[in-house]
Amino acid sequence: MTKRGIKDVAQRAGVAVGTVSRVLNEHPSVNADVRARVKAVIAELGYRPDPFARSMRSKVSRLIGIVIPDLTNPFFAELVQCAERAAADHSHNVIFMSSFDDAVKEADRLAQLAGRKVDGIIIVPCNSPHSIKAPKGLPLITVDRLLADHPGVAADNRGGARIAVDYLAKLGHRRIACIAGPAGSRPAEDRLQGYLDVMTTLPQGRAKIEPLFVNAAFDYESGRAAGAFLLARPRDERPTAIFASSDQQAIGCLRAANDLGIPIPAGLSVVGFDGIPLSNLITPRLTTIVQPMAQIAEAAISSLLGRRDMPEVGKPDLFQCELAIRESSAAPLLEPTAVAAR
Amino acid sequence: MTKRGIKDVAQRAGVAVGTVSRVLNEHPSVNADVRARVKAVIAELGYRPDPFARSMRSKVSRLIGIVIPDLTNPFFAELVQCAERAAADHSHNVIFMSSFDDAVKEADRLAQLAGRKVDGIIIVPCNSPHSIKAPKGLPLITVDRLLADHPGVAADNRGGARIAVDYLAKLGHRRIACIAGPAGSRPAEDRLQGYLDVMTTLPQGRAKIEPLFVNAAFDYESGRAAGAFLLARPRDERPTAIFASSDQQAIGCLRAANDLGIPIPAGLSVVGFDGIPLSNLITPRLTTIVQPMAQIAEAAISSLLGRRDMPEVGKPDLFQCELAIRESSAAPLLEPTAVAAR
DNA sequence: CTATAGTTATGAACCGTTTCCAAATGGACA
DNA sequence: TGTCCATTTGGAAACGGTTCATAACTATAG
Repeated sequence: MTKRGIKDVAQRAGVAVGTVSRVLNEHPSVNADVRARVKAVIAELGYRPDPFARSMRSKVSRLIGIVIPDLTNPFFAELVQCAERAAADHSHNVIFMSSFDDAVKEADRLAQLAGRKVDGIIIVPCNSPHSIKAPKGLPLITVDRLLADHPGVAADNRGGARIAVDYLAKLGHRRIACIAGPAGSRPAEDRLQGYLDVMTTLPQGRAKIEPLFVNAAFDYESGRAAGAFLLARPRDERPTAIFASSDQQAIGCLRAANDLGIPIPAGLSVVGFDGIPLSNLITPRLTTIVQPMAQIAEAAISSLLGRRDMPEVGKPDLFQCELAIRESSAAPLLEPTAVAAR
Repeated sequence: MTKRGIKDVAQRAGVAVGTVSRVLNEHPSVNADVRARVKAVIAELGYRPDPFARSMRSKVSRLIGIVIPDLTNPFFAELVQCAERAAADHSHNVIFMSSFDDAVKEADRLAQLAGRKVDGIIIVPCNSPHSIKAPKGLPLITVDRLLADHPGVAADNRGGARIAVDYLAKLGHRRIACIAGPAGSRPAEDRLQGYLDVMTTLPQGRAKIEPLFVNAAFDYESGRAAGAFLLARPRDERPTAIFASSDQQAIGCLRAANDLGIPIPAGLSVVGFDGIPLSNLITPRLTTIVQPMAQIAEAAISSLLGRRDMPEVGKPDLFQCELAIRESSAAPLLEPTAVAAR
């Protein structure tokens, strides 16, 4: 089996290389039967155009770069997986890179991707306040952690949080606390804002309604600590429901409740955020706000490829979240006072 | 800033393009001072060779493909992250692909990577029994889930399991059960074998020592169910220690113990396998066998790149695991009989 | 001093496509 | 019949590097 090039195809089909090239690229100006003949030969020879030769001339690499802070964060892992699938749908491949949440490494990765001449870059910027310099002429879009000076696409964090807290309120909860994310994180702040939105508009009943939140990192252990803190108060002041800003926090919070002997969901409702796979595997299965990751990834990819308008800078595309009601939430028990009155 | 090519560098340095090329590729036959001068010009101009032009002629892409079944499995996520880092150390980039544990998709991904002319492929094959056809001439190495007909690199699963069970035995445990992985999975079987190795060589004391294991998928919920099963027996027959074949199983098992009111580690020791990040974040922090993921990834990459001998087919390179003693394990309480005799 | 070998540098050919311009063909129309 | 477009095809130039045969120069040996 000798190596086959476009020339072999052309010769065997009795046409010029240019014609074969046009067939390859679905160029309209080629006769139907010629096109068919060439395609037949291509199939027969099992010919595959060399992507390097192709990219060199055409300046299109069919490659998308994706840079994320840390793949061991299940949320980002899911994002990468969705992005790869979306890219594949547009017959692109994905070059993956990790920034380890380090602005210097991040800049380096970006430069590498530019050197690779990728067709676009998806980036979840690292947390340190910094500006990323997009290699100019190269479409770049931020995901999840939005930056003010770059186009972005993300979940509607504020709206999602509202849905969660609204749901808890409708269930009858009034003492709803919030484990907020780390200060300075854009998604964290949006989610907290959503929580506050609902809490401040809840009709004041007999019991005073006041927001109660505590900042914590997004991880499991921070969630546990925050949960322990919130639950360490007298029975009649203790929250009956907790909205956590990440599933990992929520899972940690579940553990904290468990340690205190508080039954879930009878004694405490917990709602998470993100919808990572783990949230549906634990016991009790976690009620959570699931981000439409597939949609987000698809939007990012098609924006980069120009098959969809790029979101305006400063006006990111937001995607609606959905509430997944599972086992960690329920209506609150009767108030202790009510019980006593019986 | 006009686009700069190798010609501009050559001209500015007063040498021929061929010379610049040789400097670029660290070819020995170029004088030290010429080399220095050229390098200076390269730096000055910020020149970056076009990877496509380069690859087209040289047939080297500096690209590594990696195909894994599912990125939402934290173990694979860590693998991918390590592989990317290792590849970067050899100035290669990584094209990531997910097979969704589907043999058909897997074959397609492999073909795509071959088309991309990557320099090598790392693959964690999907579980269904099938043979993967490596595009010939393209180095391919399996990781973790080894295949009989391809070179592979993995953790020493059997040895790692031995370390875990040995540790539990030395702690004084005798009724040590095992949550084995799914039947048919190579790593699962090796770990089970390691467990059996130790159990069958333990000196028989007063109490009869007999292996006890149950198969379960590697995930959290399966581990919980398996744990519940193993712990649902009379107090004096119940295992005092459980070795799980994955951290996810172990974490599920922790939950099962918790549901039964069994304190950890006082009433039950649990040891996991893998060393995923989550294992160190939960409460209690999980004692586990950690796989040297960075080493494994590095070995895979450098084998692919020919900087290290490719493992022989049928004789995979195995890497020593390490025991991370944390909070989920301790010596067993006195036997109930002993307590009664007091 | 010449022959021989060894080291560096040169520059043209080449890699496998895409792209562009020119040429061929065919039909409509005057 | 001759002109003028529109459509389709051919063929060569480009893309930006690497590689290789060759030349130029040095050093060593005879």
